[in-house]
Amino acid sequence: MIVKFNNRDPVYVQVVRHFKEQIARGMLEPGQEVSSRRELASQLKINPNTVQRAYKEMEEQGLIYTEKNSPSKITRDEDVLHRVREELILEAVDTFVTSVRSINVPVDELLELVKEKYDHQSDEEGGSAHD
Amino acid sequence: MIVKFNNRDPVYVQVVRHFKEQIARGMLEPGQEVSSRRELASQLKINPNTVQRAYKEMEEQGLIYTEKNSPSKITRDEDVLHRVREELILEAVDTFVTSVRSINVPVDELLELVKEKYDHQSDEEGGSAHD
DNA sequence: ACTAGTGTATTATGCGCGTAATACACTTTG
DNA sequence: CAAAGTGTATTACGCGCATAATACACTAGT
Repeated sequence: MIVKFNNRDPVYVQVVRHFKEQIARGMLEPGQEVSSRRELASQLKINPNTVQRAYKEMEEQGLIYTEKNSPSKITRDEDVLHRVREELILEAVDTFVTSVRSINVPVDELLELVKEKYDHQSDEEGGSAHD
Repeated sequence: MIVKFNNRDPVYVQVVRHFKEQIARGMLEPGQEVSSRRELASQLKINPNTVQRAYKEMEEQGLIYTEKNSPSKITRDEDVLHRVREELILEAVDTFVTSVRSINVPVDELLELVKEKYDHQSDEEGGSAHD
């Protein structure tokens, strides 16, 4: 797993975000085991407690579940999984629209820009990682 | 002047952002005086140094200029002013596309969502104030 | 049983950065 | 000249967050 960190947001938030994206893309299947706290911490070179915080957050949101002391797993509630995708999308749309609304941009021009950018930007990283 | 602050971003960044939006909307004319550091700080109930930091940032970006010790003014370089709008828009588009690209959303569905949200959301505040 | 692996919880520490508190230089005006 | 207004610079403070150090309960494998 590779997570590209920025400096603005807390690391544990970025970890949660990463998992949500993975879920949204269907890369994580229901019931699938996730890395242990210590292992993921080792991989990402961050503190185990930071991972724990991320996992705790995910558990509270029902994204993962933990039985006894076995490795945590992705929830089997497919509704939850599907909702993650919707939430990410709607959140992005909402942020975007709110952002451009304050500048009064014609919607047509906007859609054109989005479409062009969407097609043209294949794998460019960074861009406006706002940092 | 009214600025709605959120807790995530530094206040001085939000102040800069606010000025950029004003410029993008054509609310600020070339050569127009801006509030003094202390006055704006008083209005927004923030520290003068925070405003100073915002103004310093804006000056470095060529948005305002300061002669001697007279009040800072909006730049008379109209190219710069126009570019602000473009930058804000492109930045928003870029952030948005980058965000949804990592989830693999069909572009058609995306455009529809944006359009609908754009028309439907007249003056709703908050939404995804990401907080 | 012992070891090493899970998850979980608590408390303390350190640091970066945004903010705050001052001080300074200058100009204008009364 | 004094007072009040500019912009600017320097230093100090405080807080959020990541890190760190343990400790505990439990399980699986040897």
